[in-house]
Amino acid sequence: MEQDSSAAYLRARSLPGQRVTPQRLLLLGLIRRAQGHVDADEIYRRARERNPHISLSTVYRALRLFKKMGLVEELHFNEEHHHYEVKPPSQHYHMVCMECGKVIEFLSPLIGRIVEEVNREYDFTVTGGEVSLVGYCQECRSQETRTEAKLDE
Amino acid sequence: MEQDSSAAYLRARSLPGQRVTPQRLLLLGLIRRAQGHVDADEIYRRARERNPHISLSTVYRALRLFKKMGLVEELHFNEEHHHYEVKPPSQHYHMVCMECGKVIEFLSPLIGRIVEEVNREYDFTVTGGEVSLVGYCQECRSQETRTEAKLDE
DNA sequence: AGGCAATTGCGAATCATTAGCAATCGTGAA
DNA sequence: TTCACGATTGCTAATGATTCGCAATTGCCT
Ligand SMILES: [Mn+2]
Ligand SMILES: [Mn+2]
Ligand SMILES: [Zn+2]
Ligand SMILES: [Zn+2]
Repeated sequence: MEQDSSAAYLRARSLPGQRVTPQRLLLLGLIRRAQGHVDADEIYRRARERNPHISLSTVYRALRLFKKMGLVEELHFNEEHHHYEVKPPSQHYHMVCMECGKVIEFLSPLIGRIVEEVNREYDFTVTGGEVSLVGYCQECRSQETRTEAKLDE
Repeated sequence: MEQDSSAAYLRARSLPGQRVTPQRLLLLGLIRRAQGHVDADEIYRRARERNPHISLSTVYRALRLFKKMGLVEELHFNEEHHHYEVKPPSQHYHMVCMECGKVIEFLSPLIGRIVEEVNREYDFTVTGGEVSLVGYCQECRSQETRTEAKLDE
């Protein structure tokens, strides 16, 4: 089942001394099956359905660990908090509407080319990366025309 | 001088109703001449040298405005707070070391290709974008080998 | 010059994330 | 299988960054 494959997966990439705990397995499983962008609170909410005693701290600690281990990608949209998704992120970009916050996702091989380029030119081990474009979606662009972009609203 | 060109620049892009204030001119001038990544606090610190009464709120409000106006780019490194730089960001990427936080910057035409691609395929007005790769720099990678990545330290 | 909405400065919220610490638990050795 | 010890967890209490609310100012248009 899910749990087992995550256990093997996690144990295989753990450094000596690191433990495979039920909390980590639960969290990794959730993120893997989430298919998309989830933030810490959403993960916490879902995790509590399975383990009502799990703590939000544990969620953050696991996310930090998974990020360092290269298992998840941290996404920075036009918001104060962050989102996460499992890797490999199938070479896609994100476009974020600065008005409504909508996130459009699309595939492209160019991101792979960028990583190649870096590996060739720099002494830097790339474990992940993010391409995110900001702008305005079609709906918001039309509204913009009459509303004339109030800074706050 | 600086102030004048910023004034013209700012006024030219302001929407009706928006005002060109001395605070905004000061802040935009600072960011323009900063050449690189500055965060809100750094901008605030520098701004106070010129105008000791300027408020941190004003800094944040100006940054939000400049971002919406497309004058500055907001950068999301591996940190809790954000950094800013003027646009156009001359088509460069950032590589952030997850261990020491160092940011390496490099040029490449691929980012332009991505924007072209999006303009061709989607109904989305791109006003900016960010490509940032995460990983480990050469120094941190060597240390990693003995220290074996403690999560916290 | 006069009027008014936009903007500023404060100070007090919020929100996301992290720290501190005692109680547990996973793991590798015996 | 049992033990021992360090890694991890769950609280709760900090931090840190950013935003809000509001009265006092001040651009900007007539
Ligand atoms: Mn961010
Ligand atoms: Mn830069
Ligand atoms: Zn939108
Ligand atoms: Zn480094």
